[in-house]
Amino acid sequence: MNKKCTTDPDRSYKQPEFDLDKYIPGHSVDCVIVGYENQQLKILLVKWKLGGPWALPGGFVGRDQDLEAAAHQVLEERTGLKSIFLQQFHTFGRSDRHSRFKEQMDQVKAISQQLGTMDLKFSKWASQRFISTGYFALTEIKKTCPKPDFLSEKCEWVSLEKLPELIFDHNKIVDKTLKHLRIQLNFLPIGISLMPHKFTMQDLQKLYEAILQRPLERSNFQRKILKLGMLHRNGKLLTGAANKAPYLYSFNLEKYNSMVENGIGFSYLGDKIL
Amino acid sequence: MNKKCTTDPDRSYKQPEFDLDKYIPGHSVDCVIVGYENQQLKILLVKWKLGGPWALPGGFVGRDQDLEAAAHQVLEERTGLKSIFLQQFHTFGRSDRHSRFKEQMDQVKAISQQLGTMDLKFSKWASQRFISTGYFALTEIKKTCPKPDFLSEKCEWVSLEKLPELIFDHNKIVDKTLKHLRIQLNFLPIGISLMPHKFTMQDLQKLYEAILQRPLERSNFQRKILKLGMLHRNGKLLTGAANKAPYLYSFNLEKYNSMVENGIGFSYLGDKIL
DNA sequence: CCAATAGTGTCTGTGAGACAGTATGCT
DNA sequence: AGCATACTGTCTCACAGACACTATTGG
Repeated sequence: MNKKCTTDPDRSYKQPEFDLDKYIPGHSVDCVIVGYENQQLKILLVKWKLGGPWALPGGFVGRDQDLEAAAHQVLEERTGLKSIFLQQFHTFGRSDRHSRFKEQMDQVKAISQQLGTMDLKFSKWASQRFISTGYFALTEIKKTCPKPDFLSEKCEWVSLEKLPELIFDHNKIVDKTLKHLRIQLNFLPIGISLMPHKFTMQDLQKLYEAILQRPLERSNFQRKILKLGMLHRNGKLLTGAANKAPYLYSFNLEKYNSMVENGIGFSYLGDKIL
Repeated sequence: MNKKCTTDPDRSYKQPEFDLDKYIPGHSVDCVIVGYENQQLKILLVKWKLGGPWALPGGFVGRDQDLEAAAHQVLEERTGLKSIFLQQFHTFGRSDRHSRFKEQMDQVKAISQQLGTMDLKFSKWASQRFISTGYFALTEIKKTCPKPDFLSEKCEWVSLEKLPELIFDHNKIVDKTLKHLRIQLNFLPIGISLMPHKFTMQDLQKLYEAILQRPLERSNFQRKILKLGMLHRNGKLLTGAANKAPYLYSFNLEKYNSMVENGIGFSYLGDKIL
C-alpha cells in the first residue's frame, strides 16, 4: 500500500455513534478525489461491505454543518488530509437518480440493514431520495492514507482508465468532473495540488496530458508554463542517465495565490474540450 | 407594465392547495432570471407580502420532482414562459445562510404564519435550514408576463444597477450569477436568449457590453461575431435617420445548436473577468 | 455638398504550434 | 566523440485590438 499511514487510524464514521438525527435528510455530498501517480489520473473509491458496489466517497450533512464542511470532512476522513483543493461543481437532483437502479437499491437496503445500528430505520433513511452535491478535490496520492468509512470495506485509488462500474449515477458524476477539470485547467494552476514539491517540466507536462488526454508539444508547453511566472527553478536532477539533466521546479506560492485570485486565462481551449 | 399578459392568470402556487407534504424539506431552488431591456440587464424579483423584503423567485422541490424541473416550474410560474435557457450554477449550503439574518428570520416567520394555510406548521417548515440550488436563466423581457407567487405581492423586472437589498444571501447569489454569466459568455452564444428575433449588430454589442460592463470596439466586435457563423443577415433597418442603414441579423438555429453542443471558445477572457 | 452611423480593410502585437538548433550529462 | 534528453530560438499562422477607410442614408 501507500507507505505507512501514521495518521489517526480511527477517523472513520464510528458505527455506534452514527445517529441519524444529527444529519439533515435527503442531502448528501459526493467527492471526486483526483490524484496523480505513475503518469495516470486516479480517483479515490470506496467499496461497500458485503460484496456491495464501488462508489464515490460521500457523506451526509450535519444539521448545523455547512455543505462545504461536509465535503471537507469526507475528504479528511477518507484521505487523512486537511486543506486540500476542493471545489463544488454540480448538484445532482434527479428524483430517480437512485431509485431507477432497482437491483442496486435492494442491495443497498439489504446491506445498510445489516450495517446500520438501527436496522430498518437506517435502511429506510438511507434509501430515501437523496440530492447530492458533487465536489471535486485534487491531492497528491503519496500524501494520502485512504480509509474506508463504516459502510465500506475498502478505500482505494483506482486508475481512471480502469474505472469499474460505480453505484447509481456515480460514473456520470465522474465524467462531469473530468470535463469540469479540463475547463478549470484554463483558470487554475492545478498542478500545485497534484505535483510533489519539486518536479521536472516533463512531470508537469505528463500531468497536463493525462488531464487533457492528448499529447502536448514539449517546447511550447515549457514556454507557456514558464511565462505564467508561477514556477521557480531550483537545481538540476541528476538521474545518472546519459543525457542533459532536467531542472527541478517548484511553485511560487505568492504568484500562485494571486493567480487563483485573479484568474489566469491559461488556455488549452483551442481544441474543443467541451 | 409589459403589454398584455394573456397567459393563464392563475399559474401561481394556489394557497389552499399548498401542501407541505408534497415537497422535500430543506431544499429549495432560487432562480436568477436575467433579461435585457433598454440597454440594461435586469433580473426578475419578487417582493414579499406585508412589507416583506425583495427576494429572488424561488420554489420548493416536489417529492418526485427533478431538481431541474423545480427550477423550470419557478421560471414558468413567474414569467409565463416555457423552455427558456436555464442552467444550474451553484448550490448554497451554509448552515447559517438564513439564520444569521435574525430580524429577517423573524419577519419571515411572522409573514409566513399569516400567509400559510397551516399557520405555525408552515411557518416552522419555512424557517428551517434550507440548502438552495441556484439556477440562472435568460429571457427576453418583452415575452414575459411576471406574476407573484403566493408569498409575494409583486413580481417585477429590476435593473441590475438599482438592485435593492435582497433577503438573506440573495445579493451574493446574484453576484455569483453575474460572474458565471461573464464566463459563460465565452462558451455560449448567449445572445439568442436575450435578443429579439431580429436585431442589429449594435443591439448585440450593447448586450455584450452590458454583461461585460466595459465598452467593446465596434469593428472588431462585428468581425468576431460574424466569424462564428451563427448569424444570418436579413434586410436593412431604415430608421429615417441620416445615416447608413444597419443590417438586421437573426440567429442561425442549426449553427447555434451545434455550437452549444461543441462549445465555441469565443473569448473575451483576455481582460481578466474573474 | 455634409453629417452620422454602418461596414470593411489594414497594421501591429501577441501567442500557439511546428520544428530546427543548441546545451548538457553520461559512456 | 557520440548518444540521449533538456532547453532555446525561430518561423508561420491566427486572432485581438487599434484605427483608417469606404459605404449608405437623409438633410
